Amino acid sequence: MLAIGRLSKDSGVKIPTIRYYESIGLLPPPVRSEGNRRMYPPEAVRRLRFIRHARELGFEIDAIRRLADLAQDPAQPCCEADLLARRRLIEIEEKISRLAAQRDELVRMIGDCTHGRIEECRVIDTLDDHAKCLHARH
Amino acid sequence: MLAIGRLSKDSGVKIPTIRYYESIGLLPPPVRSEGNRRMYPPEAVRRLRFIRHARELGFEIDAIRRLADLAQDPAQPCCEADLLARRRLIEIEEKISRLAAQRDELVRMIGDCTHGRIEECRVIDTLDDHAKCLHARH
DNA sequence: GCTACAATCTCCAGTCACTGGAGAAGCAAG
DNA sequence: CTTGCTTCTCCAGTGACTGGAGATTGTAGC
Repeated sequence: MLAIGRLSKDSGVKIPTIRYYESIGLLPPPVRSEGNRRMYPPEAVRRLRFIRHARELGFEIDAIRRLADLAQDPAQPCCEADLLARRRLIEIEEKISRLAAQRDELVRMIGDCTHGRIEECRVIDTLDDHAKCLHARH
Repeated sequence: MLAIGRLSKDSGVKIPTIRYYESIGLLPPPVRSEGNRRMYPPEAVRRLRFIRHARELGFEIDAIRRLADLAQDPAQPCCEADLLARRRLIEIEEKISRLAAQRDELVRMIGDCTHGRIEECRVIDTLDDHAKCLHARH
């Protein structure tokens, strides 16, 4: 049985975050010691690492809840996990293309900047008039 | 003088958002009509469009506050605006590379997936064991 | 046993940039 | 004068934490 500090170190998840995950039902409430401290079984480390890894890939808590449930049940078909992953992938690709459009626009603004006064500043000027900007998705 | 609904339509910023911008001091409080309605001068449209455009490029409110102040004062040097834009550009590039790493990882997970049972699911399996994943920044 | 000090507890407020609902009041047209 | 639209203020919720206050509990050394 591990105390929360130990679990935190072993899993790489901060203590308040572990308590938060418990409060939203993502991590099952552990047993308590006599003095009311949370005492975790060793499997908790794995569960938390799973969660952390999924968070690092940008999955939302709800998706992770599903993914973690599926991981518990090895006989289930894997199509739902697959779907969740594909959905996340699409999200990522949309985000990247939005960011790429922003980047292109900023590069153009900065590149054009004459480093003089505001009145001739391309950065301010472009912000001021959307028409002066590539109508890219941003 | 424009009522808030008109300003909202002309600027493309929602009514509650306009009120929010006023509450945080990003948009100066307009005069009020006898019946306590906000009445905006025509310049408000431009200011709000400026803000909206900057938000679309992902600038934070604090940065926009500075940018909008600079735009008011055309005699100022443009280096600060330039710096703010460069900073945002760096942020974007970091975000893109983080997302690209996530994307690569997900593509690998999904591609490997045999579409069978969870026990052999590469998606779940990879989440379960970080060591099985490219140690890319994600 | 006593004293530090570390670890943990609960509760609550704050982050960021909105968003939307409730309930009241004002305003224009028919 | 009524109907319906717009606007008003206030407040709570979003997602996923994060951190502080103040109280307890546990542990190590003396």
